[in-house]
Amino acid sequence: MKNPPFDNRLIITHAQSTEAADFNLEVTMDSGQVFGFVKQGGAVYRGDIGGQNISFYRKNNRLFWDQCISEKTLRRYFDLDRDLSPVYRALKADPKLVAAYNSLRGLRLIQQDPWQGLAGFILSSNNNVKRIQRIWSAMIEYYSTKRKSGVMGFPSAREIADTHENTLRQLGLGYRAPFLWASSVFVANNPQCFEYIREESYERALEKVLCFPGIGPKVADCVLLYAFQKYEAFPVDVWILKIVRRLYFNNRKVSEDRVRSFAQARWGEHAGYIQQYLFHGARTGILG
DNA sequence: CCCCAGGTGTCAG
DNA sequence: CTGACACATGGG
Repeated sequence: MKNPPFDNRLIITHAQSTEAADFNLEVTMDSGQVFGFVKQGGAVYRGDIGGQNISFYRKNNRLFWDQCISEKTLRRYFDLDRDLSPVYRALKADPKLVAAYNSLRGLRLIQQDPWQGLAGFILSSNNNVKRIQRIWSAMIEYYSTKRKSGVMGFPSAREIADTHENTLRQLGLGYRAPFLWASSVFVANNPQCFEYIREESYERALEKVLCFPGIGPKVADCVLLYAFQKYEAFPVDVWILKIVRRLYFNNRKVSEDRVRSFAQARWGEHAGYIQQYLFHGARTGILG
């Protein structure tokens, strides 16, 4: 069992803090959105935001972190300035979802780095969160030691493109190695492609993301939701398929496409947020 | 040996 | 459009 690539320093020095009342950090970090954070002792998390190593925790309705990152960056990363009352209204209006509101209130969608989101969810296909996190850590460890700066952080598209596909296999990616490697080459050679995706509509952005190797409809929706803030996106994985079938289709057999259209018609621009509550609710058994 | 995990690519009807 | 199967790897 390998150690996490970050040290086990528990004390945050020169901590900054910001108001974070309607925010459940624990649930947000544990809801399968990001794979690069290590939970240290207590409720302190350590990882990488905006290319900076950072530790943070939440206490007394405030979010505390060490000195490397601006308040603005952090509030943006955790989507802290979003008014969640429309989402809450939708949850409370549906008897089948009230339990998710009661247990998960404060769960927010993280606005993660485009490349890291793309890479993370290529890794996620037919995989489990534990192993995704292990692969993520192994990649940080391997590529960081190759850096002259020695900074610990997830490799850029360029750094991966400059290595061989077999490097990724040795880090445990399995059959996803050629997918991630080819994607890294494309991103490294087309650094502007993320701007296009960000500025386009959900539908057009979806077409673009689907062109990446190893990215199908489900992963594409994850990328659009978590890395590009396309809140109509509604990723349908095995958990979502199961819970939506049970709650809204009387357990009838339904395709992923139908589930997605159903959700987008029902929740519109909040479908992505509702999906996160559904996903975590289904995984933890809160929704029955 | 089996099945499953935040699925995708491919090929057959 | 839907259905089957292979694909790496680790855990139960």
